Amino acid sequence: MGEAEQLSLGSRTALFREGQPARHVFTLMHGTAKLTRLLPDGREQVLGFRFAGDVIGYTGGETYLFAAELLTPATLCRLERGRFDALMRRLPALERRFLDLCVQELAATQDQLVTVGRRTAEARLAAFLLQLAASRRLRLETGTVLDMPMTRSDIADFLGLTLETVSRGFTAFRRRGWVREPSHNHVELLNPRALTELIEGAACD
Amino acid sequence: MGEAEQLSLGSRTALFREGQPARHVFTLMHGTAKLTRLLPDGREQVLGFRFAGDVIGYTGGETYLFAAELLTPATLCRLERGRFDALMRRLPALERRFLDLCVQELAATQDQLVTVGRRTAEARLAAFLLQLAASRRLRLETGTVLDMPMTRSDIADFLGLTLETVSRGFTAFRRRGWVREPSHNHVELLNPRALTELIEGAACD
DNA sequence: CGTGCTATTGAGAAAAATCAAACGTGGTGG
DNA sequence: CCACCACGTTTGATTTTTCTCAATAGCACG
Repeated sequence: MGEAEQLSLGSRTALFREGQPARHVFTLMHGTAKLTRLLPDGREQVLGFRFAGDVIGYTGGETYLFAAELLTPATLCRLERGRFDALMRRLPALERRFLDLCVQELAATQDQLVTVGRRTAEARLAAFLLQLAASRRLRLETGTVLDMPMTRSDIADFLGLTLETVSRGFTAFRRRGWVREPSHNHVELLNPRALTELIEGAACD
Repeated sequence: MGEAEQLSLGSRTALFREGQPARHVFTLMHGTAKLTRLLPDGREQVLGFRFAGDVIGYTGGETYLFAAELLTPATLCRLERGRFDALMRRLPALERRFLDLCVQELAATQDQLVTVGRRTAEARLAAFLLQLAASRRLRLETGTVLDMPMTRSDIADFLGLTLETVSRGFTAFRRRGWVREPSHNHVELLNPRALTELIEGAACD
């Protein structure tokens, strides 16, 4: 794909906003982004986070259905929508791949719906941390300490909570020795098992 | 598509369960179904409702990622997975159509995430009722009275609430004259505008 | 005409939000 | 280089929302 430009952008840059004409499809080469829906009163719902290797901004229609914002400095490939569509028409395998990708994203969003709709604050946070760990494993990154570039507020907007509740959750996990924060923007899961049990077994034991 | 069988099934029949091998793809010809994820403790999250014309049970992988259950007696077309895949391979247009469909479902699930994650109980209920009305409009059905075959408990499991909270919501809407329930399993939206405002403008006015 | 299910209503408890204050930390400019 | 400032975070007290538990009422079906 020699047709794509390469970009390097700073932290907190907006890739695009909800409702804008969908002019580009991006691939995140390095860095982290969040996808969000804005509410009329200014609050936002984070739909998900995206990491190195993820494709961002594919839409069936003419406009983006959500906003994308970088959480870290990042490098991306940017492909014009027209070229993307042409590529798609030319290569049925690509279309196939995007269908699979879309099914996967749908499943992930359904997971998130379960988490937000039916779990307690601490269980939501546990699910988020385990998700982070799993997505990192998928990217074959080594080491036990996770990058966590999102703020408490980002996490809260992802989990349908307030930032205070998220903060209290981290404090609780730290006190129980389930989690360690060796430095700003880094977490280590010391007891993933306990986090899993918090999610599955509703009660204590 | 002469390859599909036609089925007539009774209310509350399970089409398939979460985790089962995905042997069929269904098209709902008449009736209503709910798609659900089961939680370890027996509670469930409703992922969505499906109506006449909707395709149910397409999965990328080998197993269903959620369960599907009829809420009413229904007639369906059932196509074997192998035949479905063959059809897909033969007809690129079909693949294209399923990609669009998947993108749409993704957007709908993201909407639902916003509703469950960031709205009050009454706003969630309002969003649900307006969604019902919109989906009915898409199906070009006439009349102002909506079929609502789902129980309070189904609605609660969709909105991340309890059935009592849903019931109180209906009572409140009825008292305000926003909604009427002419008979069991039917609703009429007397003031859709008020419902919209409840969702958008957080406050009273 | 019961009987079982769904829905409503109420009272009290629990979870999370809100409001408020203080803390730490990294970055900036003097 | 240090002090200060802005921002994210933590923590606490209180309020609000929603859940839970419980009892009653309404309906459809047999």
